[in-house]
Amino acid sequence: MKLEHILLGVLLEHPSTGYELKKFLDSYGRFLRSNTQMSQVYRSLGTMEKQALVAHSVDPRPGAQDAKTYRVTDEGATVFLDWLTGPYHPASRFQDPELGARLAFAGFMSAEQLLRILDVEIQTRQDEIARYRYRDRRETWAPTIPFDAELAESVGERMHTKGANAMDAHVAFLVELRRELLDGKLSSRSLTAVPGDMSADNTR
Amino acid sequence: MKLEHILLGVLLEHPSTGYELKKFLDSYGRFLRSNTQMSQVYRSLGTMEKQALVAHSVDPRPGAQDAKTYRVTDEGATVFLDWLTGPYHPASRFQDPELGARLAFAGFMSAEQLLRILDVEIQTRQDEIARYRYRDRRETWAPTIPFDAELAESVGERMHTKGANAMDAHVAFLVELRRELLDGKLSSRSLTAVPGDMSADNTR
DNA sequence: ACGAACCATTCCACTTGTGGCATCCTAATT
DNA sequence: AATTAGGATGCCACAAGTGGAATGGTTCGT
Repeated sequence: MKLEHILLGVLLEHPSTGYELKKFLDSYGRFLRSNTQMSQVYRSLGTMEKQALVAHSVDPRPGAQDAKTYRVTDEGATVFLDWLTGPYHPASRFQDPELGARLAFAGFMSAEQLLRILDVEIQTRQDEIARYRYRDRRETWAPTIPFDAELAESVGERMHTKGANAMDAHVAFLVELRRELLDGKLSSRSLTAVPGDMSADNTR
Repeated sequence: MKLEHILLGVLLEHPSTGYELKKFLDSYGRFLRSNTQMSQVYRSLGTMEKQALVAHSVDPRPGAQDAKTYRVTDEGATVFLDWLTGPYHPASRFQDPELGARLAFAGFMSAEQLLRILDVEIQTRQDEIARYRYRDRRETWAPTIPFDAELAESVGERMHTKGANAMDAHVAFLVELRRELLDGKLSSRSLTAVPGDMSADNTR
């Protein structure tokens, strides 16, 4: 998840100043990216301008410092769309923003492109469930410093259950979203061809 | 979440080679950190050794390349515990590994220390719910490139619901864990003093 | 006998992110 | 009158992560 892509996506929706982008990232965008620094936003904007992905116009604020309003160039739009609709590689942590960021910009995709992403994600996570759900979670070892084995086990046990539930909810959500997409419930621009089905069953 | 801390925690449980650490991060540790590179592990190990947080002994593999088994020094253990039990600052994304990593090493904490972390996290997320749950999620704007507003809205709506549910599940899990900790259900080493209660109610 | 997968380490150029600081102005609060 | 909060941009040194590739051995399946 590059900051660059988020910035491009937001700017495509609505030209903004660096300050506004930062505010967005701290409020609505807080689920797309953690703890973003001002300096990072401005530097990203600067390097993107050098690469001609964005351009700014000066927006004079009488009395106060001028604001620079950035908008995306054609080249920037191309770069953004290449990222958004290009090959999707799921992160190893399913909670990572890789998927969420793409879904946040679903409006720039076609139903087919969205479907491709969903399929990759669902397949990946179902494989993970099959591989890791019933693993051995801990061997015994000799801890070097004071260690409350009982506490570790209780917390570990609950964490595992929570993680498993979250993963199941994640997959169920995606399968449901996929279903609705295929049924044309998400948009009137429906799919041209309807591909095969994918099971929602991850229990065994 | 620094790789350093995860590595120290794992090594405190069980001295390992760089290769083994990488394997751990790719399997059991996959929920603590995404897509970790080999080079990153070895470099981390290298700099930690320079800072005397870890030390290695050579473990000859007849015929093949020697393996270096790393273990944590006293200083390394101090650094690890300072991080683990020091002030906890929640990330803006609740799905980020900051909390999970600490809980994964719960065995190195006292019940009081674990309680402090839980309290900070619960408070933070309840505040977030109060602040962001019923926000306006989208203004209308003029998109620069083709945009399926209908698809964006459907997906956005479902994402929001999913996010809200996940956040609620997260808080509920923590409140339950806290409850059990106070009731002494997690470890026989119980708390010395029992502090006030914290409500599990985030609906309004 | 071959390739694939696994064990094990290391280097390198590059890109990103962190955290803090400096500067200037306005508007509201105390 | 002074402080604080917010709007706005930018610079800097440094820390951390990315994404390979190179090297050289072993074991296992076909």
